[in-house]
Amino acid sequence: MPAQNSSPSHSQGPRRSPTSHQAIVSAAVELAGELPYSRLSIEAIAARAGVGKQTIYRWWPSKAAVVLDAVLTWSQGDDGDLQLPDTGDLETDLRAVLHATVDELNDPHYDRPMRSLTVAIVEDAQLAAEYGERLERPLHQAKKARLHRAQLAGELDPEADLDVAVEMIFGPIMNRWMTRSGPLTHAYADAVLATALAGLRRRG
Amino acid sequence: MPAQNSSPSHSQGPRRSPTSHQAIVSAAVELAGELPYSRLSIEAIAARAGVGKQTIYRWWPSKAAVVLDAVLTWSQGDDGDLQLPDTGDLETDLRAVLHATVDELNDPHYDRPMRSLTVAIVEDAQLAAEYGERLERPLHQAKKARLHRAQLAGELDPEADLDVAVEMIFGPIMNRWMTRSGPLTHAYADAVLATALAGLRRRG
Amino acid sequence: MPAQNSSPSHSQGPRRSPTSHQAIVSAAVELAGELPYSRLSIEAIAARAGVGKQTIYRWWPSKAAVVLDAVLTWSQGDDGDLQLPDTGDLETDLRAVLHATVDELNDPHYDRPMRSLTVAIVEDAQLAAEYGERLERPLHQAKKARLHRAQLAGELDPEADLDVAVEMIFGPIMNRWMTRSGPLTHAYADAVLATALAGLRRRG
Amino acid sequence: MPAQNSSPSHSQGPRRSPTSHQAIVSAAVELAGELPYSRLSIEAIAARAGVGKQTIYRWWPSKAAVVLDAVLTWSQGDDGDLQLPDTGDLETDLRAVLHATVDELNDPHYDRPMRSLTVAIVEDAQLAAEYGERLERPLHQAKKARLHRAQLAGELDPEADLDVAVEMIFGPIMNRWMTRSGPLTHAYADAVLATALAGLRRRG
DNA sequence: GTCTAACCGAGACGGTACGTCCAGTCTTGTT
DNA sequence: AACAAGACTGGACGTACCGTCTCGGTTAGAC
Repeated sequence: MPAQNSSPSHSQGPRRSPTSHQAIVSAAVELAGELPYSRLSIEAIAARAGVGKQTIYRWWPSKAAVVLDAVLTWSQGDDGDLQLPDTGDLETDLRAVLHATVDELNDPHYDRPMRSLTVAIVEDAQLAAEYGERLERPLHQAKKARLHRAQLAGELDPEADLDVAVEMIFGPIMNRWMTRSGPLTHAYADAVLATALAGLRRRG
Repeated sequence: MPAQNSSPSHSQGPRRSPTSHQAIVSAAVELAGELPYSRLSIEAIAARAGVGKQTIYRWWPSKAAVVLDAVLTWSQGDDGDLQLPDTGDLETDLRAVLHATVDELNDPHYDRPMRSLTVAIVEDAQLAAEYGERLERPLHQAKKARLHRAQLAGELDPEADLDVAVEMIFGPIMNRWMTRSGPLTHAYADAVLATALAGLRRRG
Repeated sequence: MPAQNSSPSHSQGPRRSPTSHQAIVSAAVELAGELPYSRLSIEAIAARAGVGKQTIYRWWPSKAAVVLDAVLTWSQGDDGDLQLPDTGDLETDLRAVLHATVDELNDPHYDRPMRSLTVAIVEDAQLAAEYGERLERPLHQAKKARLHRAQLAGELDPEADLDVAVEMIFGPIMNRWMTRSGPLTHAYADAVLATALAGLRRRG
Repeated sequence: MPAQNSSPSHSQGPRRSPTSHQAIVSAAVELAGELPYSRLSIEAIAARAGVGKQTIYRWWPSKAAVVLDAVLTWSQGDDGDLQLPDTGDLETDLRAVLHATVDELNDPHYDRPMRSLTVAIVEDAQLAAEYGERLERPLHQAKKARLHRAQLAGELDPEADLDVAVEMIFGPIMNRWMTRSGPLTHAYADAVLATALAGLRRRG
């Protein structure tokens, strides 16, 4: 008797093709840079990636999820970026970060895929949560950490809520970017930053 | 030459059916409250409105434009609202406005159509401009006017940029709503408002 | 007075495009002559016809139904053919018909579309009934009519069941064609005919 | 059809798993009894048999070939049946055979798999040849042998072509079964048989 | 008694086609 | 001329299978 059915299953899990995965993600970023989100199709991603549609549906639940992974993979360079500059002067450091952010948001190569992802996030709460955990939260923590150091250094009111503080600085800028309610300039960023810090600084 | 029979006074231009127009706009709001924007179809709007598809295409260039008109018409009550309360105490007045805003944004009857419109705006610069002129700017001006009175009354720094000021107060809240990056509570609104006003108040 | 708008609908029925209809039917016959039935796709028919797939699905319930209509339309010339030749000699007349039939069945231009239709009929009882009414029965009646004249003329046993008689003559040939159980020649047809008539003739 | 590499003498050839083979064939018959041929998939056969798809593709070139093997294996009882009854009276013996045939063809357990196989045969000349050799020819020979004995006994015209004779008797019935051009009854079989034998009997 | 090659189950892969939904255009007949 | 209705071409959806292709894991003979 072969006595072999002790192992209940072959249990080796799915074997995802890394080349296909990469091709899909790359194609998605490319296309997200060429088309608005609503005209970005899974069919086009599959065709561009040289992949069967089913390979996308097998691994991602929706177009939005593909775009999330695509943008995350694409901006992976940010992963090491989890440390904000710290020259000792908070406003200087934040100004540098904000200027870089504004420059990115004004660069179509960044703006277009990011805007696609944002459309998906505004529409889909599930995806927003996923995005929050995987990209937004680490960035938020890095910003908060910088503010925390400033707080310890006496640059900020010791009672300030730093989560709110981060949003005071970045929220108006992201909102202006999303809704295009005005030009997104360094000067605007500086004004936002100055006002926010004025409100956050140690009070006599 | 057809002699330009769109002659001024007596001409009637296109004879748009007011009942059809109203039915379309109502159906669009209803459906925007039931479905995410991406699954909202012109076909469904036409069917719900009891209208031929062509009647929609005749008067609106895109689904986004219908939704814009629909949401605008639906929230027309706000039109009289162009005056913010003025009790003499800016923070009290703004707190009331922010609480009302937060409550609306947390109400699915308001959130869902508005979110559909926002998706359309994030994706479509043309529509964003249209939206900016027709809804956002008047609201912005009303808010700015209240801040201006406060500035004149010495509650705010006379040098403060009031456009930035409005965005400091409302931007973080709208951003949190859109991206669902955190709970949208009265307390959060109060914290944003307090911080912003602290940064905007007369110094020295 | 509007009188009569009590009519619940405009009730004018569907307005099928005759050019699309014709193009679909033609493309189907063409493709049925190029591909085996199982590889004949609605997609290919639509593409060849320059038509949206939906236009096919709107008017036909299945690929089989398209093929039936296509073959019927294509062989419409047979419609006037409902009269078999009558020289007074039954065997001569039937031999001519059988030879023509055998020649057709051996002609790929006829064989291939007809075989596709036959595959559909063998598989689908519903379609078989449709086919029976629209093509087989008229042909059967024409053959039976010729046999009936022969019976009246004393060439056949007055008690012979003519429905069976028709099938005795054509059944073996059609069966051999379908199953390719042997070569389909004039000689074979003659042998079948001779045997059948020997069994059907007036017995002495 | 086994690929049967006729490798040199001592070779042992492929080591086909008999349990898998049997499971595939059984699953194919089962499914052929539940689904029309066009909706019978290799994937479903593999799943039902608890077998990898490759195991099917390794040993059979097509779905049609699996079905052929499946039906042949399933109806293997017929293999010993290669002797028709011989009571000395041809018509009695054939009537028994025809009634049994008609009963089988009217039994869904037999009709459905057989019809699937027939669909495959009508479409695929290669398979028809295979079927002809492995199932039809032995049956045909058995029928012909019985007719030959009748011919020797003087029941049939000594000049009758017995291949044609077999087809005269069985062709109309098979044709009616395939095309469902009429009810398949004992009475119909009797009428066909009587007419055919009338045409085949010793003349003069 | 290992070695090793073929077979096995499983199932991912690039594809084709399915049958459906909807976009945006066009046509018909009614108001 | 705008309207309700709805057919039209066409693009994309998400699913089912195709036939091919690895994966590990058995399972024989061959060594």
